[in-house]
Amino acid sequence: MPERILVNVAWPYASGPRHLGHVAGFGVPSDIFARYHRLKGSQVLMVSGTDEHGTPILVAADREGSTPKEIADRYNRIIGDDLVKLGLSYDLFTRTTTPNHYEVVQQVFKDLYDKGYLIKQTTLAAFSAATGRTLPDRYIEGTCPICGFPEARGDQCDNCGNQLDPTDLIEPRSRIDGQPPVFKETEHFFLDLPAFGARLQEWLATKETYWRPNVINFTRNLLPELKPRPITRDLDWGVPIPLPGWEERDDKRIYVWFDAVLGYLSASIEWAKLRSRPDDWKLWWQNPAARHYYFMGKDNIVFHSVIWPVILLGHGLELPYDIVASEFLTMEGRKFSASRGVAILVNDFLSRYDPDPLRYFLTIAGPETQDTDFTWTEFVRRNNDELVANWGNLVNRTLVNAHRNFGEVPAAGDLTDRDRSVLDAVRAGYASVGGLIEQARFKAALAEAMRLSSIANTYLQDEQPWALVKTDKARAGTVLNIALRCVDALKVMFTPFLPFTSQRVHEMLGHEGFLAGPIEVREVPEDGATHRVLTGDYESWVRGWQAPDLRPGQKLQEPKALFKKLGDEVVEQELALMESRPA
RNA sequence: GGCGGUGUAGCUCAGUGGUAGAGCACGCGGCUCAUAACCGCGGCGUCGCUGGUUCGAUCCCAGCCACCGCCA
Repeated sequence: MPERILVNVAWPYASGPRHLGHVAGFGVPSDIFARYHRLKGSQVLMVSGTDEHGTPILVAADREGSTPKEIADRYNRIIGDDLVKLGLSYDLFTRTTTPNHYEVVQQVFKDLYDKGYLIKQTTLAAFSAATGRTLPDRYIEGTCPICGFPEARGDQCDNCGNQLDPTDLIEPRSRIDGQPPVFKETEHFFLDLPAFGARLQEWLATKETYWRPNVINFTRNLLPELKPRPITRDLDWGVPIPLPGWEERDDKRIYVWFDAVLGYLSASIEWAKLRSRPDDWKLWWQNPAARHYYFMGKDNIVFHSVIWPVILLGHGLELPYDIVASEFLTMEGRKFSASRGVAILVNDFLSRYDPDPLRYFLTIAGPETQDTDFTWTEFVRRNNDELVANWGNLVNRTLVNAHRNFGEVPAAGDLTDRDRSVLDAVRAGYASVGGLIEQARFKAALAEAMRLSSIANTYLQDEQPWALVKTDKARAGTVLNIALRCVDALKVMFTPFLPFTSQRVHEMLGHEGFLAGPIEVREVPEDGATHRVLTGDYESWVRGWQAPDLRPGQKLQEPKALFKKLGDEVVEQELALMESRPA
């Protein structure tokens, strides 16, 4: 019975283009996981989309005099293009501004309300004088009442470190327009997190053994201090509150975090509708045998390990099986941090370099368990000395020799112990690489595949088929047959990590069909409008997490290099380019 | 300020209560089908800092520092 795997990928926020850190955190790891499971024959559903509500998008819209929808439309398109170019194989990548999403969010809100899990409370809050919208604490600044620092924030003074309330500040002002905020009473709904404390505790106890330490420890410490969490805001951009007396109001909306996490569910429902099997989402969401994996950066842990599980418990859906949170990727030693406005953007990177080398770097040197740094020097080195020199070279030398001397897969004669042992060693990778991927240890998994590639290189070196061709062509054929089968086997193992080049190896070996095919971009009509989604016909792709059948006599294609060797000038050029960009 | 994570060779990471390992990088020699690999040899680290426990700590404990994140 194939496993049912739900891959829920954090929703990128549509307020700007995404940089390498974003796709290193949620993108590449989730795609490796999903591609592996599809190869293995699991029933995979991988969903995500752009997160398009909330204050930052409103602020961006005000700043440039456009509407929040225009901002969201623009970045939904740009981010979607990035993800396609990177080869992220979502079953559905959609957005939070669709009618389907609104409907699902409102249904769940209403359900939680009806069950008594939402508490109404009145609080004193800051509002923008100009727009009447909620002004989050971090958007307020003023003079610190304790140390006199003139640029203290509404939540904390960065000078003396004391925690503050926005009402403490002397001469408070909005960081958006400089105007003093208005403080007034406002009524909101809060999600009753404490009501679920015991059930969370119980659930978490079953996760101690396999969650990453950053996730489990962080979550464990949150539980004793659970407080009701506001679920609505004073805004006019977001999902309306589906209750009588509230639904019509222009100044109250559901808080963006609540609608964003519900995207996993709404996207699954949308996917099922698009397949004309509207109930198929339940095969994952209402199935205790299905395993739900969530992929995100570490800033998102609390939402996935506490708040979202509470919503799931309250509404009655399956809880996460694993929460895979990455650390952070810095760029060039923080000299060019996102907070300073300069980062390496995905679309910019992919306009000059291929996606697989980037996927390779972000996996082998990415922030899996600790913060790591992207440098151009390291990227060039890893590309040249590891990707090109090891795996790229193995494919190239094997295919060049086989194609030149045989033009097809040569037949194997009697196998020596050495022949058998290299084949066995490489094929053992299906267990070792696969096992590591299942544990979300992608860095170790890729290193293991590289180690096996290296074993095959050593085999070729020892057997020297290029010399045997002149003295014993039959034996040369046997050696190349073994080498080609190693390449064919490794190609499958590399597919989750390096889909584009694995597909090329697949074709050069004379195979047909898609091991890793195109991702489809589609305009979906809904209620008279359309929105763009990413999807794909992955069920038609070649499957099998096992050694493929490579028949003697199969015609080989003229081999071409898989990866480009990068010159040292790349480093200088890219650094100069980064310097030239205004912060 | 509270909480969590991280801090081990140039880079990325393993690891163990008995004075540290891997891959890549670097130096030398051999070989050459390949965008050169492979083989052999070689250097490389006060395992963040300071104390404590211990016969002995990089690994246990305490405090501190740095970086990242969350919360307030």
